[in-house]
This record gives sequence, structure tokens and C-alpha cells, in this order.
Amino acid sequence: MGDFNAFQSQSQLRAELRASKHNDIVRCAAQHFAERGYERTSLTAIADELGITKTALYHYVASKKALLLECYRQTMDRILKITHDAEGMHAPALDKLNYALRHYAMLATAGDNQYLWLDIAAVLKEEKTHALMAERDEIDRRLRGIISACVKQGDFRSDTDTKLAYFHMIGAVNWMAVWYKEGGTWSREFVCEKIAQDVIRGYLA
Amino acid sequence: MGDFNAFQSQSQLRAELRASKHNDIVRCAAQHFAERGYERTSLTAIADELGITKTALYHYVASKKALLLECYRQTMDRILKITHDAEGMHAPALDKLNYALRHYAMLATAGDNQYLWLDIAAVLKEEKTHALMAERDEIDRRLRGIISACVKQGDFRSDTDTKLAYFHMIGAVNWMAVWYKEGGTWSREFVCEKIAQDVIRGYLA
DNA sequence: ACATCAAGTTACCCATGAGTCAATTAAGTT
DNA sequence: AACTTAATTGACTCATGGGTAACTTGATGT
Repeated sequence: MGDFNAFQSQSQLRAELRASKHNDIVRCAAQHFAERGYERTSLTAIADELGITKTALYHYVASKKALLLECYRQTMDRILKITHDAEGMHAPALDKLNYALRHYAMLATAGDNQYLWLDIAAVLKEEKTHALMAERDEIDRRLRGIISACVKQGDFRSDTDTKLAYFHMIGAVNWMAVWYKEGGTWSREFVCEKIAQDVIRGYLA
Repeated sequence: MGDFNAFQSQSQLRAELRASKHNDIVRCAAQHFAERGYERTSLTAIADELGITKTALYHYVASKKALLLECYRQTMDRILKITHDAEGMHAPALDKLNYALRHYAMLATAGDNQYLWLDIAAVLKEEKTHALMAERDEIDRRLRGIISACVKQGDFRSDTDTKLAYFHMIGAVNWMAVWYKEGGTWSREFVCEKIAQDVIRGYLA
């Protein structure tokens, strides 16, 4: 083994290349799943878009379902990061909540995600044992924690039911993936901000 | 032709029987589609539940897609009726809106409708020529009309964006189909009422 | 009695799509 | 050069599921 690869072994390079391709696949699949739904998406279609054959996919992914779960894990990770960042803010709970909802909405409206969120809900229902459940619960816990804090700090009405408020907010934001289309008179950021405000305003003391 | 069937011809009886069976099929299919989604539902499964063969279905329905469209037309008709009833109320626009949202929510939470609403959105997107589009638009128009009336009558803040408010409300209510489960401490009626209130409260002047 | 028609059934056809296998290429290792 | 291993392919299998065709049954009407 010569010293020309002192910084990085060739196997490491290979591993990185592999990881990169793997990532491409997941990203491409995520888009298809989000736009057309899991059932309507064929692995061949994904492979075609990537310029490879379906068989090649199986060198990177165990099965179609595994691919789906990975797509969803990526999405959950992003949401988890948002809630984490929100919790870490040095600001009133109300600001945290606004931040979380705004960024959540930005995720939901990024691209054509029509099917993404409902399919996730469906998968989570069936795959009870999966780690995705834990992530989902963690997201729930954090968001509801922030809402509770809004109540405790007196920004939200004291008779607020946090569970219902949570579902209300999440529902309104998730549904954006269905109706939001790029290219209106308002920017995406603005629409997300508006929805976050509207959803929060109903609970202000 | 004897007079024993003076009230109703036998062909009429047959037609009614046929219509009744047709209705059974649509109802059964609607449930399957709502619970498992269109793609995951097989005609054989529907036929099995009805105790007939798949082929027999084709005596009542032209195709799987036609069956889907009929299911959705039924749902749309129900929503249309709700908006119609709301409009016909002798009451302030605010009460009309509450009525419409409450009953819409009751529909969304009737049974396991997880997939129903999103699939409808998807079908409406593709089937641009179909009469369902017109019905959907009519529902939109009416609900947004009621929201506008709330603004005009001074019950809603004057800076309310009716389009966004509409999407917000519909989103929160549609999403109930995903999360609502029978058997909690609160009655379905109560939860629907609460959500309607929460969704409206944010716009009150 | 006899033609008719609706309602079903069995046995198919056919397209799609997930997943597998054996062979091939390309690159890295000794 | 010989060996190995990862990457990739084309050609399969196999199950599912929508839809069709031909036949049976049973009731209606003349």
C-alpha cells in the first residue's frame, strides 16, 4: 500500500461513493413517494430517473419497503431537528412554537409532498415495532411540551386543551402539503408564517 | 299481466333490488378505500366481504376507478348537503360556519377514513374533466362565502385572508380523519365541536 | 313450451411490478 | 498476470390484481 492514499484509504473512498449513491437513491425515491404515493411508485421508475436498472437498486436497498422507511426516517429526522432547535431557543415558548410551526410548514411545502405525510401516518400505524414510532413520539412530546409551556407562561388561555390544540396545529400544517402550490402571489415563507400565526392566534389569552 | 302487481311492476322491483345491491357495493368499497387506500384495496376483497365473486361486481360497476369515483361522489354529496344546510340557516354567518365545520368534522371522523380525503384530493387533481371538480368547487365557494360573510358582518377580523383561513380550517378538519379514534374520554360530537371552535376562534374580531 | 334477459360463476388473459440469479464488467490487491 | 471483490446488467420467476369470455341458472313475458 503506497503513501499516495495516506489521507484516505481507497476502501474509505469507495464507502463514501457508495453512501453518496445510496443517498441519491433515497432522495429520488422520497420525491416519487411524496408525489405519487408509495403504491403508485415503481422501483423501475426510480431506477430510470437515476439512469440505472432496477436490479442495481437492490445493491443499495434491501426492499421497497425498506426504502420507504428510510425516506420517512429522513423526514422525521428533519422534523426532529426543528423541534430540537425550537426547544433550544432563548425565547418565550410562544416564539418557540411559532418557529417550530413555521419550519414544519416549510418542510411540508417543500416540493410536491402530497402523499408524504399521510403515508407516513399509515406506515407508523402498521410498523408498530419500528424506531420511527419512537421518533414520532419524541416529536409529539416536544411539540406538546412547547404548547404546554405556552399555557403555563400565560400566553395561551388557561383552558386550552393541549392535545386537541396539537392536533389542530399539526393538521393545518400537514394539510399544506396537499394544497400548497408554488408560484402564487405570496412567497412560501410568507404563507408558512401566516398559517403559523393563524393557527396560534386562536389560543392566545 | 295480473293485477297482483298493480302498485309496482316487477321490473321496478328488480330495478330497486339492483339499486340496493349497487348501493351495498359502493358502501362496502367506500369503507375499504377509506381504510386502506385505493391501491391497497382489491376488488376481490370487496367481493369477498359481500359474499359474491369479483366478476359479479362488474354487473354493477364499470371499473375499479368508476367505483372509486362513485364513492367520492357520495362523500362530496354529503359535504355539499352540509354546506347547503349551513347556507340556509336563519342565523349569523358565524353560526353557519360553526355548523358547517362541526358537521364536516363529524363526516371526517365517521369510521376509519384515513385515506378517503387525501385520495379524493389526488383524484380531483388528475380527473380534471370530471363532475367531481364542479362539486368540489361548489363546496369551496360556499364555505369561503360563509367565511367572507363572517368578515363582512364584523365577526371576523377585517384583515382576515379568507383563502388562507379556508385552507387552515379545512386542513385541521380533514386531518381529523387521520388521528381521530373512537373510544376516548370525549364523545365524537364534543371533539368535533371543540375543533370547530378552536379553528374559528383565531379569526374573531 | 319457448325465447329472453339479468345475475352469477368458473376459468381464463394479460399487464405490472417486486424480487432473484447467473453472467459480465471494472477496479483494486498481491 | 492472476485473483478477488464490488457494481451492474439482462433475463428470468412469481404473485397480484384488473378485466373479459363463455357458460349456467332462474325468473319474466308471450
